[in-house]
Amino acid sequence: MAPATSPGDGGLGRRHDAAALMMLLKISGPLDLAQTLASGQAFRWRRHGQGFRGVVDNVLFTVRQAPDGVVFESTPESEEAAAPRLRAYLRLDDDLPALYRRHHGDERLAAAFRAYPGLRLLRQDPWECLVCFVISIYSNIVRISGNVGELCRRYGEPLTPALPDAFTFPSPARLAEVGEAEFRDMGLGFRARFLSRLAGEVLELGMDLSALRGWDYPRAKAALLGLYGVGEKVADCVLAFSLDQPEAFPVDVWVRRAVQEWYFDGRNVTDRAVRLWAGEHFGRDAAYAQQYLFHQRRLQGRTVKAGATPSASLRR
DNA sequence: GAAGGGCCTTTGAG
DNA sequence: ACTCAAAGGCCCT
Repeated sequence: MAPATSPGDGGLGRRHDAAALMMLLKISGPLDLAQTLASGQAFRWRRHGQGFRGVVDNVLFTVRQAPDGVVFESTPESEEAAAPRLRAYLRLDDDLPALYRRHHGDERLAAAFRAYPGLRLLRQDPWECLVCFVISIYSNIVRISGNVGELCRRYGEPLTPALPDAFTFPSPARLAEVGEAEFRDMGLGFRARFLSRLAGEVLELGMDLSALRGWDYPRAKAALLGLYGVGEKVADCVLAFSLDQPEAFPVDVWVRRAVQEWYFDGRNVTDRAVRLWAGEHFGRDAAYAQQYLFHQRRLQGRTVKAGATPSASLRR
């Protein structure tokens, strides 16, 4: 166990004794930390003891769920200073009960609400989010997580001397100087060209992705679609998971399945049609609706079990 | 606008 | 062991 005080604290002037520094972030509404951090929005959280460990804005967090909130530890930033950062990241001010009430009449969505109460959207760093979802193209979770981790290990900076295991997320400038071949060598495949050109474009344009947070949805999306390697799905992921755009509705294979099976009677529908339908049907709750439908459908498995139609299996 | 081919590599079902 | 789809799409035609 860590001593009460540590002489070898890397000159940080503070202890690394987890138990003593744990702080409680109290919350009022529902939160399911595990479902939220493992719902495919973010790729840098790892299980750690009873909870998770991850980096947010270059601060290392260890978090776990408690009855009345989130117990966390942060470094190198103090818990006092990091608390609002974590609160913002977890979007704890979103009123989920109000969201649930607005759609209680939607059987499918309501079922997902009941299955995963407290599942929240995140407010990630937009550059990190953008890179992660470009890397995610036609890939799988295990591989994506590995790729992102390797990217930080290679091109990020150690967070503190005391933590040689945690890294910052590499900037556009840093990634722009790497080159496609090296990305390819590290296993990014055809995404290597996307990432290489993307970093170069963001750097050249001097693009401030955070600024898109205040833009209206169509304009913000158009700005992202102008970047090489960024299509409709990736753009909507970034808008929903990092830029607070409530109308974004990322359509991936899971969401398409969910919508086709649950709302279109199994008929094939184009992605574009799904997006338009979602805009009409969910409006400014589209991003949250997508997250719940995605989560519900993905955890259900690739194919619907024979003998039980998706509608029958979910009807109460 | 819609549709189809090609794309790197890894994962996991069979 | 080994094969072979499928994998949280995008670009180009």
